[in-house]
Amino acid sequence: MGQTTEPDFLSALSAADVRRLLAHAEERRFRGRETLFRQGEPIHGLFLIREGTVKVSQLGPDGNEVVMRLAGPGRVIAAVAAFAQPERFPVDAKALDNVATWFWPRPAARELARELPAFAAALTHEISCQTQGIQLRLRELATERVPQRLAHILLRLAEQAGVQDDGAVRIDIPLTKQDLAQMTGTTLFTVSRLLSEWAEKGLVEVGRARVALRSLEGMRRLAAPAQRERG
Amino acid sequence: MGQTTEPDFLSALSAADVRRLLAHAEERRFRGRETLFRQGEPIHGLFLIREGTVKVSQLGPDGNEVVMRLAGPGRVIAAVAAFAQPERFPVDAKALDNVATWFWPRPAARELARELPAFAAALTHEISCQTQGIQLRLRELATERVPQRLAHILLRLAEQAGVQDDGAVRIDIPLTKQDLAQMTGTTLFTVSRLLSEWAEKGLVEVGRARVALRSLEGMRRLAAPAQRERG
DNA sequence: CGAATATTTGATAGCGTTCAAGGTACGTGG
DNA sequence: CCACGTACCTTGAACGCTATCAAATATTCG
Repeated sequence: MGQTTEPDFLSALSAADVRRLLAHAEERRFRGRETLFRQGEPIHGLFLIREGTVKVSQLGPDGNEVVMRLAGPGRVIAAVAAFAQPERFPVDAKALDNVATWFWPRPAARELARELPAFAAALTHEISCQTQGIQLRLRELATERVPQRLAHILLRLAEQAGVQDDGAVRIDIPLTKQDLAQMTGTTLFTVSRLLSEWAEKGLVEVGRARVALRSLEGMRRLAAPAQRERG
Repeated sequence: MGQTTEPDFLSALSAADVRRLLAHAEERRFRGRETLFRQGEPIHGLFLIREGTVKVSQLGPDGNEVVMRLAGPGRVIAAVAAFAQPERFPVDAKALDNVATWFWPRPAARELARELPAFAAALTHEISCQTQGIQLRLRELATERVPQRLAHILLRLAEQAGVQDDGAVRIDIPLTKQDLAQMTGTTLFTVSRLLSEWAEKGLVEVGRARVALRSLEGMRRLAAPAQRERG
């Protein structure tokens, strides 16, 4: 989520560079609900997702949790690990389904970033896209109402992970109402209510940890800025 | 705001690198309310702020505006200009007071980033700090109530631009209630009401585009509590 | 001084959270 | 394969925070 459906991270690199990178990578797999790393832990390396989806969230002191982005195949997690600064993960990363990754321990990542400028450049690009995605979220959260925000989130998810399914676009990521709430900045109750309402109108289909958009048209109307009276 | 009061950008570089960089920089000055660049414009270069404060905000389609961060002396704006990607500014930058900057046209910045690895590294660091700051804001916006958020903002501003002033910490940036509202994710009315209330309790002093914290203690109490749950 | 900008305050309505109380799908072990 | 525990979901009711609108006031600056 957030960044506008970028091409696979590796596609920006030459075949030679890719070979070089993968030679130093270890494969790591995670099952749904497993943790890739926890907020506050020392940064030990970076991940490139090959399959599955990872929920990257930030935890608050009161135990609340806000999703920063969902990272799917071709996306990098903890890209900053390749550069100097942060000592510890500022966010939490959990697998939503079965996830396959390449992993580079931090020293190797640093080394490779120094030797392969294209790798460093691609990582920087990755980081800036994340920033933009989050800025967009911040603006939406600050200026839009819940229904509008939820509609935006769903449209973005459909673009990112939508699969055609019986005349609807199913979001191919298992997301609970709670997850959607943490992405939208609301409660699971409000999400449930809104989706029920939209389902009645035929705009969406919902199930347990499942959403499909039946009318992109209608969703876009809900996501559009609220109409103002003129006078 | 946002990033945790980082040291001056140039302090991470060697004297030789700094000399080299400044040799290619042009000085640019702006008066209060002047625009450094507009959202949507082609990115023409990057700025290092020497004096003054710049408001970096994102505009929405309905004309609403949300402040992403305030950048003061030692901070870089549009750091991405030194790297490949974005074609256009994703945000708007306006001077809040008189601002003095070094400016590097994009081609020069790219060239320098290639030649001076420490420069590229420092820019990357700058970008990651921004990201973290915005992530923090996003979490606060999603989970905290207006008073708590406003208190957080004020404390952060005090840390970033506070000057001792007659037993209070004055925030040395001209910020209207509107500005504060756009940082907090609320309306200028609510900001006005809250500050009036806090002023009566002796926690703050307010004036036209002026805020001073009289009790950091009290502000921290307002920023901390709320044992609510969500997530 | 006049114009533009910034602020205060009240009244009102409504969105969305909170709390409570079931209901429903899922997968795991017996 | 069934039963049971766990997670997930739905819906109602009520309240309170905050946006909204309106109008008057204050401050700054040219």
